[in-house]
Amino acid sequence: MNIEDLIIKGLSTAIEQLYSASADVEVKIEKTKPIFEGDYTFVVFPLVRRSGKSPELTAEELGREVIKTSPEISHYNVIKGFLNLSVAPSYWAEILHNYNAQNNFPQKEEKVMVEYSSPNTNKPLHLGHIRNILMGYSISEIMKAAGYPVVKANLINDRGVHICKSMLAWQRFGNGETPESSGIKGDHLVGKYYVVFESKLQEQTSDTVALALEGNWNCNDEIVQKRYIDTLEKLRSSKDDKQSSKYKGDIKDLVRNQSELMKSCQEMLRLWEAKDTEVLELWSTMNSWVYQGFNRTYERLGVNFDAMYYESNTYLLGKDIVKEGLSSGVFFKKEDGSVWIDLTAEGLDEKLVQRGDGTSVYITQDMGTADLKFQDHGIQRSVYVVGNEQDYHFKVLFHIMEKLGRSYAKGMYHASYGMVDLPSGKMKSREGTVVDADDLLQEMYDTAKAKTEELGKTDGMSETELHELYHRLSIAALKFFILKVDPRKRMLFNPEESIDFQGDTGPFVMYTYTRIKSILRSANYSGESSKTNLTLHPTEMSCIKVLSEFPSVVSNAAEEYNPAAVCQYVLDLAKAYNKVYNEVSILKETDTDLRSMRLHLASQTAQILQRGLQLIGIETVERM
RNA sequence: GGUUCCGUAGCUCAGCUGGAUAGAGCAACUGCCUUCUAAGCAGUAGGUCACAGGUUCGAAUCCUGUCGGGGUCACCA
Repeated sequence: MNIEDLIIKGLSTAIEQLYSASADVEVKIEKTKPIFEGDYTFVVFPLVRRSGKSPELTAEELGREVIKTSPEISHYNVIKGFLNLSVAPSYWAEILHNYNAQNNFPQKEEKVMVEYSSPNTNKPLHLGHIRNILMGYSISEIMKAAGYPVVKANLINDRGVHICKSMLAWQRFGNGETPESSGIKGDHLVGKYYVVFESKLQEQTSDTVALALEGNWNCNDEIVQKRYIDTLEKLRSSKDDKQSSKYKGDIKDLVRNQSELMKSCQEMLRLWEAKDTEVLELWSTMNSWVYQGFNRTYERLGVNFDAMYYESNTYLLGKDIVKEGLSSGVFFKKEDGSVWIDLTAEGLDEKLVQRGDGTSVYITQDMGTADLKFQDHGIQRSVYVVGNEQDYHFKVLFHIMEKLGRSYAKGMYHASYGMVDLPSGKMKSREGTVVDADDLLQEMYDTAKAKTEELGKTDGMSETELHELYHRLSIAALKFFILKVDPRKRMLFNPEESIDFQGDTGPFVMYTYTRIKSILRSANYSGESSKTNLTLHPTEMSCIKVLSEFPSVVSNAAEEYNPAAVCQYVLDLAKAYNKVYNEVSILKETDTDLRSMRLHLASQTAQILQRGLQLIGIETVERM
């Protein structure tokens, strides 16, 4: 039993004894604030009604009692209604003595899938993807540490009009360029042709769009023409900027969709769906370039996957579920043949689940893929790491699966996270303000190299060792910077200012680790444990306290899908140990018992730092 | 407009299942390397927790409203 539970138990017993108020008061303790004396605090206000005495008296009485029943508490003090309890110094020594940093959680039955990354194959990865990837990987590692069997999954969007855009542009303007011939990383090469497509389209249509916005456009297609006129009217009568820019966008799309380029693109998609050999061949060639590129980025980021899903395989799924839902009455059909679900009772709207022409929409696939995932891997829980722009979509999806009676529906969870903003606002690919993942990684690497050389502590390290060091430092700085902020919140990233290597950063935690390792090497430490009847320095006691919190931090982080909690913890531990480092010496200690106790503390701390960092995807180094 | 998330130090962020005098880091200033790695430690300065009400012994935290910002409300994905 850990120290907090012990204290709670002691308090409960004491409360029972004094006031026979057993179950109706929940006994909660919290960490005592540093400005007051003590380790844990019990707030007695809720108890005052039972005791019939003033808060001070109640706290006093309870303090006296608890000290009798709980040997691990040595003394207490009362300030107003706060009972501050101090853990006996000898007890900290005992906790350290029994501490095992390699203890694991018992393996759980419930199998979990974490889906993350899920890129489109028409563009290289950018900073927004990085937040997703880092979160998904870290959540997976945290859940594993908490005892869950985890399947890391990547659902790749490898089909659709947007993919055909790159293909068509390459076909027409590529002159057979390949990653090999150009030396351009595959995903970037494909991304280049996506941009080519967009600019050619812009070229071909800008005049017509301008005319159309003035009301001077005639389309041969009657239906399109009608929609154009309708939208034009709405545009003219719209009152605010937001609305009118939406209608302007609609008109632009109408015009663009009639362009030769877009029509060819649609045609290419039709051929793809009809399994045209030539198109399929181009498609698989260009996708393979993208995967080569993505894999290099994934590898550099140190992430991986256990299961790959491709939308080219899953995009037709879900139609059976639509039928099923229709016959069970969960869905209903409108006159035009489109299929809907009514979620107004849940406070949502009616939602389309299949188009009038019988083709799928996004959510149709998602329903099918949900079934597939559960069938494939026998999972009980499915976590989707997807940005908060899709909050509504997942709310709907989960309601649907629930209504369809899927047993796994309650195990579906959307790990939603905020967008990454630049000082100028949102990243926009149109305006070229996206921060490219590979560029960013390279900049981080260069910064890590420069900082390390500036400090000049790497004498005797080989080229490969140095490279590995710069790599790990850069990844640590980036991961920590991104993961330490609460996932729900949007975060600001300033590419002008390089990410810090000092203060609350990944390298700082790594540094604490390497200093410990340096001591352990000098002392030839070989794992001896510590005795219990020793006088600990106050900094050592606080460090042990932090160590004792590791298991609850991991299980909370897993429960909340929150890597930031681990970042915060690992910082606390590093800070706590740095204080020890500054206050007490190990190598100069002549008392052998004290020396081994300190070595044991150092070693346990290093191991927990390493494990904690590993949960956020950061690898330690022995020297830096 | 409906709905949803957010607003804490100059900047980036903790704290939010209600508890004491709201914490870190960066930036600024001051100390500490003949002493286990100074990517460190100690200290100074910096706040009407957006605003207004309410619930409570007690509110940054819960409720309501206002203001400000983002998302979303597609037969797009």
